[in-house]
Amino acid sequence: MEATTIKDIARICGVGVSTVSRAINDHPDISNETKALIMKAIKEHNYIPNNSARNLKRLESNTIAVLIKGITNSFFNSMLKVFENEIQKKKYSFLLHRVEEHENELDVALQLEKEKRLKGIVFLGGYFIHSEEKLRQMKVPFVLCTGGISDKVDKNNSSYVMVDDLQESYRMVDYLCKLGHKRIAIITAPIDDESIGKLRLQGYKQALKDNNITIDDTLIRYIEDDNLDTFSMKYGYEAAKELLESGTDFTSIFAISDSMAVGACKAIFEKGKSIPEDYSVAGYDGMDVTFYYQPSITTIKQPVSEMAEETIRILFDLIEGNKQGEGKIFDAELVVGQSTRSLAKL
Amino acid sequence: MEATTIKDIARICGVGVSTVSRAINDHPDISNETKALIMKAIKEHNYIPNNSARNLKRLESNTIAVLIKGITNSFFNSMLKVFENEIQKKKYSFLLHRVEEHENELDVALQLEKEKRLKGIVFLGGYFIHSEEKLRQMKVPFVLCTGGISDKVDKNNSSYVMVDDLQESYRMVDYLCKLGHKRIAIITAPIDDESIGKLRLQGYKQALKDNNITIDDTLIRYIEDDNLDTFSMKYGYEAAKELLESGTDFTSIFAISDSMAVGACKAIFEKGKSIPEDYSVAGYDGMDVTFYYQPSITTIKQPVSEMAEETIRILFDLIEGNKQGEGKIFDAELVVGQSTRSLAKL
DNA sequence: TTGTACGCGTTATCAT
DNA sequence: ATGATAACGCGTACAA
Repeated sequence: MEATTIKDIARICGVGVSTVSRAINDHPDISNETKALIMKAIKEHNYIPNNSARNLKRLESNTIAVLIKGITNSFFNSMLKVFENEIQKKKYSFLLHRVEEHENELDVALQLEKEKRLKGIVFLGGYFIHSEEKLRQMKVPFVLCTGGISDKVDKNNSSYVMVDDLQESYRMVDYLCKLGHKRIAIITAPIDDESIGKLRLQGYKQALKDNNITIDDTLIRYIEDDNLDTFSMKYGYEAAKELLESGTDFTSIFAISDSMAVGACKAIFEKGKSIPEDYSVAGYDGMDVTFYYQPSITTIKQPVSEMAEETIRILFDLIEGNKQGEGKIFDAELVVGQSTRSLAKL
Repeated sequence: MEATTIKDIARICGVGVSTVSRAINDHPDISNETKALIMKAIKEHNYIPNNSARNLKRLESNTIAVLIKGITNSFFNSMLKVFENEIQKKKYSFLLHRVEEHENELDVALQLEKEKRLKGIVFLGGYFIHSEEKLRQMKVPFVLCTGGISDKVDKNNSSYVMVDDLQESYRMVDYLCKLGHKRIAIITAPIDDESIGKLRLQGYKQALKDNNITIDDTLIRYIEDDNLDTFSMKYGYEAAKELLESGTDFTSIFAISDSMAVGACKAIFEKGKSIPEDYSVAGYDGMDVTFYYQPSITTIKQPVSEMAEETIRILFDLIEGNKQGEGKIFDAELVVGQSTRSLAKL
């Protein structure tokens, strides 16, 4: 049995297709009776309009797409809620689309823009490294939200909302230095990472330099294993284990994500050591788990909701033509937990 | 400037549209020269085929959609990876679509089926409660994966992969009983939950009964607060805090999700109590955090990868017409962590 | 090997 | 208020 179309409904009701269309789309110029008749037939025959045809015909749709790169982490989840609410408030509809790791988010966006007649796009996560020329193809407003942006991107011409990963990483490492730590290990992304991993590592190095501490490569730990998710607990666990067993000396670990920090803590506990007595541990992101872990973990907390709200605000400014493009860098907050201590106190 | 279409490319290259179409879709009957010429023009003019038009015209597409209900949790993430790989192996493409909490997943599926000419659907999470009649509208094969299924659903006619939440919950509570616990609290979903929350609560009650322990309502804890995600750490934390401050006596807590268990642990630690010395804590799901938490948390570990693989296997059996429909219930594994202890040992 | 013409299901325009 | 009809952009049967 073929799928029922608008024509079938029209034939069944003895009306024209345009009348059916009017009924479906709540157009004003249609009598209540015929509308009721049509809606009844639609229910009875389980008619579902074909979205592809609608999108093709419609000149525009009030849809905002959020493209999310990589695996959804709980970090993004809170943002998504804000997006959903804000977009709904504006009477727009919300389309979430996941971009695979190997896909080019810009190509996906370009394609979706045509397919769904998007009004705006939010790029969530990922590392933005596209050329000006390709960026210009985007005909609808878009905002980059969290995640690194390559220097190649003209920041004057695109809108973005983010924290300064280098600076915030610096803030944390500097804090550890000020606590008296001199041998600070970092658990970071594999060496070929060009994204936030690189920035956070740079912040680490800069902070050490500014505190007159020589950078020791044996304290910079990463794992080359494609099977391991870089920002996962397991990654942090394995890296910390290697670190502990390497024999190199250190008093604290800075993991560039909270999950990694959790894994690192476990590795320390398994060696029969204590936190923060034997080792201080710090994370990055400000996820829930840092609060609920025992001990709670010192971290860099990104103002997630505010960033999401600002992203939508900027996007709608762009859509409504009020502004030219705007970048906003949020300050993160260093939340001190029980996982770090001052060496001076001993 | 208007978006470039296939006609533009045809005109530019001085060929017919069908030739361009052939170039795009890798059809065999086209000379390499013209194809190269066309592809060059496509690059130069940034032509992107309109997917809506393609979907409309195409009679079929080799696409499998995974509909995921509610907020993505890390539980689903591991499954998604398996889905992605397996689907790719079969040379199908993979479409992830998130279903809002208030949406009807079946309606979404029906719509998507038309729009994208799907070959198969996986429903991930949520609670399946649809009538036979509505289910019959689904013209493509589908498999229900994890999450409760209402008794209303004819299990002989649909395919599903899941664990028996009631039985697994029973397993955990029975284990606690066998450890000598008699005052076992449960942190569960709000009372109106009709899904897994209900099943796990039933398992709890049944296990107590079978161990000749009277059910005490003061030990059944949930929080009525729409702002709190039911399965979150914060929910577990708040519930455990209320429990601890209620003055009711108990020796262990069973939280119906691992995240809740983590929150409960924190509440206990904040009262200056120890785990498992003062209280035993158990979770459910088998998420990473149970291993990395300190102490590691006893939990019910669902065989996530196996379930995902089986889901895809069944789906393709259905697609290829080999089978009629198949249900599979997986056994979960009780993973003993450091968070529970035998009372006898004291 | 290539081009022409039609139709996919819908909405918008223009009649009536 | 309603109906006929022309697009929307693409794929494909058919003709050349």
